[in-house]
Amino acid sequence: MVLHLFSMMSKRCKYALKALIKLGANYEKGNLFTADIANSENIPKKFLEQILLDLKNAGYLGSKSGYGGGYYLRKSPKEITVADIYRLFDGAIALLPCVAVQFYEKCEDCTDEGTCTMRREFNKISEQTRLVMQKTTIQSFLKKPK
Amino acid sequence: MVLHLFSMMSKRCKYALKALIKLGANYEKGNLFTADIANSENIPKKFLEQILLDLKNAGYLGSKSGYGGGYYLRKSPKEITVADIYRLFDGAIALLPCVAVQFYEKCEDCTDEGTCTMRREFNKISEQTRLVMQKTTIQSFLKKPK
DNA sequence: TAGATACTCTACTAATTAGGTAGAATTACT
DNA sequence: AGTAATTCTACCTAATTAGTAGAGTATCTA
Repeated sequence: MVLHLFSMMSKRCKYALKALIKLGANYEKGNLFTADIANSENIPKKFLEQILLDLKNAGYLGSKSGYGGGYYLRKSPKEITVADIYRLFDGAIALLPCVAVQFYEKCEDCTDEGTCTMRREFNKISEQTRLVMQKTTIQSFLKKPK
Repeated sequence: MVLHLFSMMSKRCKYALKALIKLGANYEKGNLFTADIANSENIPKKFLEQILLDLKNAGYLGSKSGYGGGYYLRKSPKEITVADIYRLFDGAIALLPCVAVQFYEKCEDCTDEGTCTMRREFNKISEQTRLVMQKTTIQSFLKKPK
């Protein structure tokens, strides 16, 4: 380690969430242009285009082409969790492949999963992260602070 | 996302923890050879050498060169947390740079941290992960299941 | 129906990181 | 002296990230 910030959310995922929050604030009030989201959120427009397309293909967004077009949220902000979006862009919510729920893979160096204490403890750790990410929704970001 | 496992612990970090657990089981009972740890944990020996050296330089291990040498744990297994080792090899325990405790960095696209709801919510998420990683120690891995 | 606007799709690229390998130097015991 | 083990530096390859570029398609307005 020299001095960097590994293992964080990718920018794709972060930008996706920011766009969803913006679109969530406009839920059931019409479309937003990619360009407007890009400007207000400081996201490179061509990069955002790809991300919005991914979100559309995954069913979160609808779109209209041409003049007066744009994107809109198809699901309620309450139904979209951070866990869903994270899994879509960044993959497993887990620190070891063998404790992932949606993207399970055996560890290459593991000889017995049943007795592996790495697996036991990291399952606990990843479980906590999953719980919080599952209960945090786009709606959570829209709430005013108390 | 095609189908990969991002954002997990690096192998460096995983191997470091496995080595610490092995050395922890031998705490205050003498040295272990790099070669023996590499064999029993299925870790490439030359790669493990670097990792053990990092752990030594960080103060977790002591070593003896030459015939009958090897590595031993300098701290109690109870005092070494997963959070410490993760930070040493993989950096920040946080999903956004702006919510990191030990490796804080401003997000480039952020205009006002005070009102940023991404920061507010991801701080909650990362806080949970940190808490669990801080209370999980090398000793936790050594305990038998109940 | 021409033109403007905005999404759609595919391909490419540069920088960084992960996960190692290689080999020489040093230390210490027998 | 020889052997066993750590120490240290340099290097390598493949994959991934964070974009950019540009052509194509759909849709509205004048």
